[in-house]
Amino acid sequence: MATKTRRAARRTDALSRELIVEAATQILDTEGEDALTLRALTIRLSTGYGALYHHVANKSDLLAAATDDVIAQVMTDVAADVEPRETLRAVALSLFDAIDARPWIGAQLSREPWRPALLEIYESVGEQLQALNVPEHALFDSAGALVNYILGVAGQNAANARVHASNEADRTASLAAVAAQWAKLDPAKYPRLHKAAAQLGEHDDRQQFLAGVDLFLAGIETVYRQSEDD
Amino acid sequence: MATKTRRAARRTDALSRELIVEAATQILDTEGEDALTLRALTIRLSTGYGALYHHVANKSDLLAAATDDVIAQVMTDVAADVEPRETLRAVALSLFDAIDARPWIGAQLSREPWRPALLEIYESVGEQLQALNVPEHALFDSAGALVNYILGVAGQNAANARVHASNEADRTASLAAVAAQWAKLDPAKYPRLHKAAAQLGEHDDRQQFLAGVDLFLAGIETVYRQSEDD
DNA sequence: CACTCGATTGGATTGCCGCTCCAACAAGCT
DNA sequence: AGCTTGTTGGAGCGGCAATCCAATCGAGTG
Repeated sequence: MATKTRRAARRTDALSRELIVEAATQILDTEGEDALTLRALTIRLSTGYGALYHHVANKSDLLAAATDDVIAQVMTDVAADVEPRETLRAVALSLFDAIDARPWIGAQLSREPWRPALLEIYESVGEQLQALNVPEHALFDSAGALVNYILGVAGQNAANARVHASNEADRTASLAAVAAQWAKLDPAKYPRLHKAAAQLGEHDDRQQFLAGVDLFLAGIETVYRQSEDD
Repeated sequence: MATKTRRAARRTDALSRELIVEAATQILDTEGEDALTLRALTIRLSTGYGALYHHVANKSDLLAAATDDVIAQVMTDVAADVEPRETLRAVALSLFDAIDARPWIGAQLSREPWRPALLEIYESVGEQLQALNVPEHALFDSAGALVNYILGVAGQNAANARVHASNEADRTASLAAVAAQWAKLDPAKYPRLHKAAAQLGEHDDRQQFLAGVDLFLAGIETVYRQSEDD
């Protein structure tokens, strides 16, 4: 009735940037990053391109906003420990897990650093490092290095997870294939990889990531040890 | 003459996978990664899509092949030092510089790890770590962590370089903008970032990267110090 | 020298995507 | 009621990777 269906019914509830970002996040989480097309968004929100582009500059802007949201959530959720080393490990692990669960964040963070989302991360890491007696002048470099390590490795891991298919069986099979490949390498040219093939299957990415964090922290404590030892 | 121009002249010299990969690398280097389209390739090689797809599975395959070539070249070029620590620094820096010069490698490596190109890297890093007395059982984890750090940070840096435009002036301006943003942050909520704003302008990514490598190595030496000290 | 047949090539075409552009509409203001 | 300003829906554009097929070449055969 009424408008003769010259147009589809105009939406009654207001569209908003938050609503769009939320819908985008849902599509990303449930159907994967390839499924997030503007077309898919118009369908899910039953609206048109114009409406979307009125609230969002472009697809990249949309992804950035979604990433900021998720990261901010993660950072408010991490529990601080009295021990700075433990807090750092907790922050690192939370980020790792978040990126593992949503690989698209990893890709986004490496494409656009210096996003608001990263502020929390830098600040938090800097705070804990300071508590570990890292001197003022070295804070910038060591925090930068550590954050880069966290985001870099988590991103790599997420990329891996995307290559090996999503389910656990495929992942194991895929790892086994790589292991077989490594085992076939010429032991004369690649002695270490040849041996490492055995460990590849049973290795835990999360554990390896954490081991890296620990190495980093050990290095920081060694290099920046103050005269006072606690 | 002859064939009435029913078709453009068929090429006389043979097309090959190597030729295609080489042409792709040239386009990537001279015109940037956005310029590499299959259409651009057909023009440069004066051929058609069919010929390309006969030699190459898809665009991703092409990029992977190009990356393998470049990385292999880099790894054969690094000069080994008698001191393992120095060799590791050299390897890390070479990779950093290579990825800085060709940002597309960084994106590619984080999208597809476990490529043949990475074999050389893992093997070389593993070898030097072993020379640093890292025990056998810890070799896998520490090498993995270090390689991940190198590729992760180099990739991040390349992504940065892509955001800040290509020339030096734009980069400085862009960094200054971020610094101004940080300086405006609430010193109560972000005390460290607020202070770090001053250092942002004059910081050297390459130096910071190397500092991270050193922290890592210091950590490795601390954690895996054998009873014998050299 | 024909004649064949698989390997290779060129390019029209398909299907999808991000994005632009504009007409239609709603709601507040005078 | 008109006018203005902010929002909405959707047709259409240009560009992309990838497919498909007809045209062509060349090595092998007798």
